Amino acid sequence: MLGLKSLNSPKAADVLAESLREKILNGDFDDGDDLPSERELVEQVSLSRATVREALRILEGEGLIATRLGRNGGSAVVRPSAAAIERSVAIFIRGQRIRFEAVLEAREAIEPSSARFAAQHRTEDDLIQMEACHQAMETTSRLGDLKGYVRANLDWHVAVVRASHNELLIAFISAVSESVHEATDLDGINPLETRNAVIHAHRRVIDAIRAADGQAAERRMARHVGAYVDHVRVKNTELKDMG
Amino acid sequence: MLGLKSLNSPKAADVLAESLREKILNGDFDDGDDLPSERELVEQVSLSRATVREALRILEGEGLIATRLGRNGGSAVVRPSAAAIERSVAIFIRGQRIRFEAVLEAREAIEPSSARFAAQHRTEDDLIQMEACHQAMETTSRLGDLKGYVRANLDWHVAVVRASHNELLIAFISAVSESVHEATDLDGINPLETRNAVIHAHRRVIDAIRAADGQAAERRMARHVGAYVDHVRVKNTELKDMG
DNA sequence: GCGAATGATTTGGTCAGACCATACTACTCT
DNA sequence: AGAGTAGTATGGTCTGACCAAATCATTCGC
Repeated sequence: MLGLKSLNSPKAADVLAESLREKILNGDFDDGDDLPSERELVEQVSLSRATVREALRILEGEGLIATRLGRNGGSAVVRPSAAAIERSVAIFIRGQRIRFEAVLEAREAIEPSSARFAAQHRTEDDLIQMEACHQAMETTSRLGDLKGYVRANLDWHVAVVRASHNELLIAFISAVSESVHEATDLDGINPLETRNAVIHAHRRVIDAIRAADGQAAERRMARHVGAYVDHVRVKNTELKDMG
Repeated sequence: MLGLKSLNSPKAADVLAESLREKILNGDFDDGDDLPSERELVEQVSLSRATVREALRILEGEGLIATRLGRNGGSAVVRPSAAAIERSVAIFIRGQRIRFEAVLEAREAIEPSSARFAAQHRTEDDLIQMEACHQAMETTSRLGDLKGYVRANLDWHVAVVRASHNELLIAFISAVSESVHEATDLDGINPLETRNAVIHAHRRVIDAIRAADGQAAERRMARHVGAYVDHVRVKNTELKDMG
């Protein structure tokens, strides 16, 4: 056995994808620019069209290009968005069968700091967005529209993190929120009493963010999400006890 | 114009990938099971091999299958790991040209809570891992091995989050740490004085985690990463002033 | 017998060339 | 000028072949 075995299969498609990826990330293409057409690439790199297509499909999967059909179609460079992160996180959660509690813990970890950053960086528009979500929660809660309430609740949390203007945190919370939403609207853990408490807690967080009081925002948000996790935990325990 | 335009191109490869993805995530295949060979799939789904291969390539990109070459090769189902998340985050950071400060902020948001969870859930082995990283930091720092020091520093942070036993947070911190590492070893922001302060702060965090004191672990970690962010911020300012 | 060389077989990787579907361009006819 | 129609560039799919790698099966030499 001599040290390393063949190390890997330098597959042509992967090599091409790697090469194009670097060019894109290095900014050799401007956002929106079109890559050469598949047939042009075939000539330029002396590979078959199938191979070129596989490379392009890889980049598409990574969210680096978008492909349009028809004349003047082709593969255009796009700025990678949070969507790719959301997708991989969703797959990770489903595939690893991550415990719902772990997902909530992740949210619990991210949101308090995000609220602090939001208090520091929020714009007027951010405040408007948060207030809109808050309003939607009050309305849906009063009407007993549970589905709408859960949606507005999620949106509010995302809006707060969005106000932090930290793209990474926004991506993380978006990714996590989707999974929280999917798992939440099945649980009946939102009685009126809880809903009112949640809305009240949100109110206090918004006020702190508006006042640019980072410490208060962080503290109030921490208490809020912590309480929610405890709430879910208790509910889960009750369910187990009954079963 | 009637409402929605053709809605989308239901591309055959995408449809197949979607179908296989659902089967995999639903657990229809056990971890490690082999999917049918490409030629078998061609027969089963009545599509060309090129199309089948594109679908498989999509799943491979999502980290859901791994493909081996040669006889008894084929596509085996694998549990999606954090690697896919790390990749998409890395692309996101590079592609969006995320500010280094934002990356540090994300770390600042995640780590204090993670330290608290670590204090609650750590095992003996977790403590051993953290101590090992700590030891490596002391050694490399004393020897002036800056590169090794930065690496050990990163590993320590990951080890702490790993002790939280929250797979999502582990994935996030791993993803972020890679980028921090790439950007860090270029900065000369690790003089001996700073290194000693960092090592001391780490010592206190470990002690709190060992004592299962979640509040102390969170507080100390928050102070530590907050100080680091400030440190980097000051350094950046100095650089700007000189430029 | 038994290990080593050697060929057979399965399977992914690549290639070549064709045709289809789509969306835009340009022209023609009224 | 406007509507309709033919042209055309481009991605999407198909067919069928061959190459390369990894394993299996056989044979050969001792």
